[in-house]
Amino acid sequence: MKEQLQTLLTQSLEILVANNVLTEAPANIRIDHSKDKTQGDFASNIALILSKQAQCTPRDLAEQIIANLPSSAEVDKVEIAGPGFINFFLSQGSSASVINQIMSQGKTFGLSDVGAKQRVLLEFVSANPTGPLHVGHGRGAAYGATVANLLRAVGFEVDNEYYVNDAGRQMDILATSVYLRYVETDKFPDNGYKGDYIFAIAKHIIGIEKLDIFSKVHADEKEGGDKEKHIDDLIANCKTLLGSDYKTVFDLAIDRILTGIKADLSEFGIEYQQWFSEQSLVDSGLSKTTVESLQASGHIYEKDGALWFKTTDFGDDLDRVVVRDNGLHTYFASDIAYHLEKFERGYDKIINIWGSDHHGYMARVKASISALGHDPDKLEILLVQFANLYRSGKKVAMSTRSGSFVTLEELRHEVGNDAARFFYILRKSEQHMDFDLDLAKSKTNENPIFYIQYAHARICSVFKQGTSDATTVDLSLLDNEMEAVLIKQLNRYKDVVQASALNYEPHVLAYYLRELAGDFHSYYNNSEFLVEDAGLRNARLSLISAVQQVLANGLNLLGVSAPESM
RNA sequence: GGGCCCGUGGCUCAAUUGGAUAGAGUACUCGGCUACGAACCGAGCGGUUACUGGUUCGACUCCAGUCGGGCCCA
Repeated sequence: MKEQLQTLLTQSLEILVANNVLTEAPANIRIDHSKDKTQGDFASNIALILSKQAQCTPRDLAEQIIANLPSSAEVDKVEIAGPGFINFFLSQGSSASVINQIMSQGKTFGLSDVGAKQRVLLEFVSANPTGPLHVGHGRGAAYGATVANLLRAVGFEVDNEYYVNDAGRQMDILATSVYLRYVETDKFPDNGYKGDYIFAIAKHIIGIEKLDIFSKVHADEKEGGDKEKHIDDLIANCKTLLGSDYKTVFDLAIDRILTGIKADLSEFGIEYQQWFSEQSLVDSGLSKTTVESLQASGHIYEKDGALWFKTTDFGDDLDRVVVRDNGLHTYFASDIAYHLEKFERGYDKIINIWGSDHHGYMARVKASISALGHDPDKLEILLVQFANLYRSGKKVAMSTRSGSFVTLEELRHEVGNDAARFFYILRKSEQHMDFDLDLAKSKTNENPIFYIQYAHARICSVFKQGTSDATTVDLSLLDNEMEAVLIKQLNRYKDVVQASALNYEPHVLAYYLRELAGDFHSYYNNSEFLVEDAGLRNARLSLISAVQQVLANGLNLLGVSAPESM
């Protein structure tokens, strides 16, 4: 419909150009859904935009545009309002035809192909496998999964990917922590992982010697020493004393944790196409060859025995180390190789969803992409702010290292997957968010997710009492004010999905569904559906059936169920 | 000290990306179940959009500065 109005306006503008009122007609004309029904169904600000060019007031120009507008059966009337907006009032039949579309398209209603099958690589969560996912990761998980759903809905081909940081020092700290819990010594490093899940993993170790790895180590922090040196010594001892058994412990630890993370995400309704291992970059030598190619192109210099990547040439504020003086590649070196690898896989668009604490990495990653001869604009980095958890009005503190945190699994079990998914995406991603556990848990009218699901369940309930018995339905009988509001909302859905997807803003869809559910509840309380008059009854049932379908489609995109009863 | 994000009714948040009278929920006050689910609906109350200037037909939105909060780096 928007396109038709654009065509009408373009034709009018071309006439005005021919009459020298305007010098040229713009290529794209914006049409918006009116926010208020007194302003019709659609509105255009075109007269305000072009008034300067036409050298007259916006209202005068709007009048000339309307005067030259070709007539259309779909449009009832056109009005000028406010400073010069042109409001279009559609005919009832034209608006209501969306109901037939919804009925015939069913689950596919709202899908579009603006993405033109472009391939997108979407990386999200990618939490270090040093412990179970906690509620902080949950926001990135829900957000990423929903963005993926939305992009697919508008015609992109999306691969979800999890980057597994399974190489490096943190993994050694994890393995050593697990081993110490297996040994059941009283001593435990300040910098070790202290969570209960470490004990659980240690229980699965069988037949490995229980050795004392505390000989000749630097003092720990609690003894007045350096906790970093202390744990590095423990790791070194652990490796030499255990020999090949070290790898057994190491692999067991990461395997248990990764398996847990995968199960957790899967239960949360999130599927990944790829799990990409950092270690594989080291094993394949890509991490090394990437640094070499940067070296060859003159972006690397040596200082204090380390190799530095001159990222400042590409807008970063400091140069970054890629190979330490001890010869080890930094995680940043792996990151460069990883992104190079991503680009070489031939995606049209690469999206990273990061926690806001990683914003400092943006410049250096983009720098490395430029240095390696790729277009940094092909990579979009979306930042998600942290979620603060509140219970009984008090903030819940969290830290992975200390082991005091609420896991995603606990949250899901406490509030349910639907409420968790919905709450996470209800706020704009760059907004700081307060996650109120008590509110998410409440099964009362305070909880917005139940409000939407209830609307769906109510409609299902109506259809248990009676169904439409007509082959053709006279939609022109839907002529009261509430019906007009609902029909208008249904007409918006497809555009809402598009805007929500293209701007990576799932909350836009969530708010729309809240509105649609609200309009339905008003309608429900105001009108009876199962009336005696068969024509009216069938028309109304068609309308609420269409609402039911759109609610289900929208909730599905958000990863939330649309229950038939609750 | 530098960088990124944020600041909207008492509280939690929207605002079609620069548009028309800044909207919802919650809280509070009233009213509505012998109709298909009251987990609902209707009405009222509540605002100098942190502050000050600038850009223009028009600013919560863009620019500059100030104040305040979060995070990263040093």
